Amino acid sequence: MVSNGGGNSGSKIRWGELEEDDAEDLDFLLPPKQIIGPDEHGIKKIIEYKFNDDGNKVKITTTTRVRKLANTRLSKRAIERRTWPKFGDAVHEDVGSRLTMVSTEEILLERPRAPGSKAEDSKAVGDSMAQLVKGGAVLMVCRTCGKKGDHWTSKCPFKDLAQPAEGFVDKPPVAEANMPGGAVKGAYVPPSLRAGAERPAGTEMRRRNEENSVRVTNLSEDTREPDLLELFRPFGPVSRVYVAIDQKTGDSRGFGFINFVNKEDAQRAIDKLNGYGYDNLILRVEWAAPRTN
DNA sequence: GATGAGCGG
Repeated sequence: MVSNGGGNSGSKIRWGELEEDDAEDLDFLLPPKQIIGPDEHGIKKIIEYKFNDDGNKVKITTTTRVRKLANTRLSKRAIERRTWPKFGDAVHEDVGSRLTMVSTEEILLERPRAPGSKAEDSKAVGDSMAQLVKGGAVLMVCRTCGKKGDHWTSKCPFKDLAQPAEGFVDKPPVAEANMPGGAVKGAYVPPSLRAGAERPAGTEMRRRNEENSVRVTNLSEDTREPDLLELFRPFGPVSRVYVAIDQKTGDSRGFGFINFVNKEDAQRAIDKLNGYGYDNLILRVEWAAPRTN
């Protein structure tokens, strides 16, 4: 069975457009439509050519008087302007057919950063911009240690040691003693942050766990993240897999990283998979050095 | 032989 799925492709004929198209096909044989006026008396002439039913060319002249709008008094200058010949793109336009014209002028837009320019430089600029004072307040304030203008929360030297500083969104608002049930008026507290919620010791509520990072090298070109996950998952919960990709070509750079939730699992994976034959290559699996920023 | 992108209040 053949179906064209309702699309416009294929040989499906749209009859509604056919007639129009046929008429247009012959138009180029005819002299262009001429519009004269309106003159100061409001007389407008339209001279156009058409093919009649017998296929003969006929000239049609239409003379109309343009009605003046009530309450409209045209100045002498305005009346005079209407007698001017059309110019520019408007010569092809009927009188009053369009109040605005589409400009075909090329306008070049300036981009703050042209593609291919040095990303390093602009990043450095961006970071220093973040430290700039806006309305008297320093923008970059670390939410972990509270230091201003030095580093972002994610780059805090204490991010793995300290609990977030007071007064930031990581902690629920302090309950007021006089509120029933210790609730803060109007403040929603997610279940995970409510009093008495399970918070296993040693578990940090970080956005991302960069701990227990394992590097795997000597991957074949076509190893992707799902493949790595499949390979490493049996050792325990994996929080992240990453395969380095060449930004230009999109090809794998032949190495990747796996983050384990538990250090022991990572160690077992290293022990088992280092030297393991995978896709006819010998994998190298070891602890990853901390990322250099 | 090789050590990741991106995200900002």
